[in-house]
Amino acid sequence: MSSAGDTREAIMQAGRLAVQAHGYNALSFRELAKEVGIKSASVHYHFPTKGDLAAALAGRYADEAEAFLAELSASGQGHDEVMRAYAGAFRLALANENRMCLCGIMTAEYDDLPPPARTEVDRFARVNVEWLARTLAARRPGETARALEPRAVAIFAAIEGAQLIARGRKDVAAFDQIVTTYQSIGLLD
Amino acid sequence: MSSAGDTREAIMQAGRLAVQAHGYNALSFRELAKEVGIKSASVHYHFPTKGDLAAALAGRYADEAEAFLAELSASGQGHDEVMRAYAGAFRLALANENRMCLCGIMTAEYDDLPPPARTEVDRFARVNVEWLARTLAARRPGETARALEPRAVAIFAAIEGAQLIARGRKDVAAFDQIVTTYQSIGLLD
DNA sequence: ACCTGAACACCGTTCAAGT
DNA sequence: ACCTGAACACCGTTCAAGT
Repeated sequence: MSSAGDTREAIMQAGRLAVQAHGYNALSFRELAKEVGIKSASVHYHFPTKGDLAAALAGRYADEAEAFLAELSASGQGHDEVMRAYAGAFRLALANENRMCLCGIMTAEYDDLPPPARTEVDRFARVNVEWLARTLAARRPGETARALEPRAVAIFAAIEGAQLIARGRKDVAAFDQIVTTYQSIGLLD
Repeated sequence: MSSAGDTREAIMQAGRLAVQAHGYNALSFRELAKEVGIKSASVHYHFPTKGDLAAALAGRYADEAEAFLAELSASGQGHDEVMRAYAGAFRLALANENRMCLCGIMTAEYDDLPPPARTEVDRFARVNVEWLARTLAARRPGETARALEPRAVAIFAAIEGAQLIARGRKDVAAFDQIVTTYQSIGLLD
């Protein structure tokens, strides 16, 4: 039994894993087609160009991040636990066969992305930074989220960098160690 | 007049700029050949495979980093100036048409690199971390460089992340702001 | 609505052939 | 020593044709 959108969904699942492992440039419609069990021309029926698929993948990734962060904020956990859970989301990609944040790897390939894909990658970054700024502001009575944005950007950059460097070491423990160091000097407070 | 190694050198110059802008996967021997004024088959004479060129580029990049850092240590500047100059080296890539650290972008493509290229990318990371650990140890009488390596790794990751995120924003000022935030919380001390 | 084969201009790589 | 054209199996993309 197959229902409407199943093939499109299978393409996105395979595409997401491929991009998180090898990046946008290395993504192959022919390999994707083989995995899904169709011909490469059929992939183009669902996603006219590689850029369209990339935009769809990044868009969904940003949506999922938004939902995850909203839930995390509503979880009632303390600040330290919340920040640990935030870092844990990036840890998950590394634990999944040394993959990266989909938008992190696409940021490295930024110049090769068509504008619609860039827009979604930018949105993922914005979702992260704005959530971090609000989370930081929640425990600082006098300060606004707006004023804390520079600090939020720094945290986001530091976490993405930790993932990148840990990936190069093929060692999730390196990510944990870096995040622990960030915590110990108060970057995540 | 052309001397021995001129063509090989021209390939490396063009290749370096291309990788820093678009990454290893997007590098094209045919485009490189056009820029240099030879045929793509001739590029293979100098670098048998794309992986060989990537390894040569990363190897030279690591060598240059090593030389730059040795000079910086010998410059007699204070710690804050030295760390500003360190960040300034990463800033330079961004200022050069929004490019990235050659090894940073290749770390994102780690899974697609042949082993010899990975070795050089790893060496670049090691050169940075060891220099940072020694630099941190120089102003901490009781502590060894070895013991400060976790902190050195965290600094390296944070700087690479700052470059990645600033690149996504196409804004060198974002890099400066992130580094300033790192400084203000004492990450670079 | 969804899939396909065939064609196009690209790509890295190989190799026999040139100078 | 250095370069080349031609070939190979790949790639994204298009399109007329199928069901």
